[in-house]
Amino acid sequence: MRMVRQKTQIKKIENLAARQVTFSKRRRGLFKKAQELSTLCDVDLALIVFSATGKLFHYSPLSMNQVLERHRLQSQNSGGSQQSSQDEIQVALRRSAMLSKELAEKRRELGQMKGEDLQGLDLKELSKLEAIIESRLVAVVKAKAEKISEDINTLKQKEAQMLEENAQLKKQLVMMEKSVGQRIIHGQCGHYHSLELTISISSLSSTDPSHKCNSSNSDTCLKLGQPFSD
Amino acid sequence: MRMVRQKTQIKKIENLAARQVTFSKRRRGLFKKAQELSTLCDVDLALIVFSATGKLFHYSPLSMNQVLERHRLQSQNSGGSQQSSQDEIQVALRRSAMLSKELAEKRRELGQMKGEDLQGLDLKELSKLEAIIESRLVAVVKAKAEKISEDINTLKQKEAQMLEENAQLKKQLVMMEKSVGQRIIHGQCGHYHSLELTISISSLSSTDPSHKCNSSNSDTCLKLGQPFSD
DNA sequence: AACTATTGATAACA
DNA sequence: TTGTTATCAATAGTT
Repeated sequence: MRMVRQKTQIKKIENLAARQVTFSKRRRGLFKKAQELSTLCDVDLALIVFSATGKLFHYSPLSMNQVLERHRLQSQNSGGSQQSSQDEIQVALRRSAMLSKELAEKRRELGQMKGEDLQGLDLKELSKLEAIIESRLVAVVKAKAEKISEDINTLKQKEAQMLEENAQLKKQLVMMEKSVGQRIIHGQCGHYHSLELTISISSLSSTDPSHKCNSSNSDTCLKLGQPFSD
Repeated sequence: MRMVRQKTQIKKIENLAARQVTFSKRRRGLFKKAQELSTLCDVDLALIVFSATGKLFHYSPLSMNQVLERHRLQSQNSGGSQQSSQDEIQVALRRSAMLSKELAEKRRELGQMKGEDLQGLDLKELSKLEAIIESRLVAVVKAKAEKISEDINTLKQKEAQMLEENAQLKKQLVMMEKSVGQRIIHGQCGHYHSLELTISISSLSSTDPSHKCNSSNSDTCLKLGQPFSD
């Protein structure tokens, strides 16, 4: 029978071969998706992947959009085979320029926010600032409330899961007892069996591996620990 | 009736809104897949996406500099004819990447300050942010209260000044009327005089600095404006 | 933003 | 490795 495909756990795949296969497949998928995003949405992106063996894979369309084309006049001086590389350089430089510009703006904005000189502001400006901060506070409080609600839901789900699991385990335990009872009646219970049974049941009834059979159904344990027929 | 979903064509989406929606959705998907690949296969990778509006998104388990440095080294080993161009490109890309990184940080910082981008924060961080914003709000409210108090004091002072000035003017007016009354008794008062007098006095109570007669010794003006004696 | 029907990606298997 | 297929995951179109 075919093994059912499990919902993928996102953690390191320990098996080397499996990891390599997955790497190969997913890498292809990732690059494909990167290309699709770049094409569909007409954006520039760069994707660089190093394999565990040090091999390098990278993708970057650096597609020349119309705006950049217009600003590319400076690169006309070089020609031919170098054109493509020159394009890339221009794109990269252009990007740097845009990034620098935005970064400067952000820096300034942040500076204003942190260096708020409340002394110099008049009543109107203060009221405005108050409204902004208040709305931020509301947003944060709201997010916090959502987070709490989310956490609670997660816990409830876990609780439900555990209840179910609990019920399942109890059922198994009952079945086990029934089975053991039958063996006792038929005198088929020997040392080996009872020992293994003890271990199995104790591991089922608790998550604590160290405890020594202190559940309310301890009679089962006691019975099993003894040789019932000599 | 629901329209059947078409098999997606990988070409630029012309509709802006649709393109933005798709960009947002697929970008998320791409970053998720990048993270999964990185985790599952224990490899280093870097993903940088520039939106059409110049916004930047990036993901890398390593620092962007490390990734780009490795990329540069790898390229040098395999490169050859276009070495110089590749070098320039790498330099430009590295610069872009560094700028991108700082920009992303600033953006996040700003976003959090504005109360946006709260998705990634846990309960503890949210509480911390709440406290910070709350304290800022308190500071602003306090500054506002002080300003109000200050303004009120200023206004009270002005009021007192004006009351005083008012009293002075009334006194002068009474004197004036008395003087005029005497002239009327003597049959020396005509229409013109009383009209102009009204205007001069009303201009005294204005705050407009352009008017020519705002001293407390306004009698000088009144005297000059009118021929009291023929 | 949220919801499905559908396409697309891929884990297990051959 | 490559290919196949049963599943799971992503997302296009829609609400």
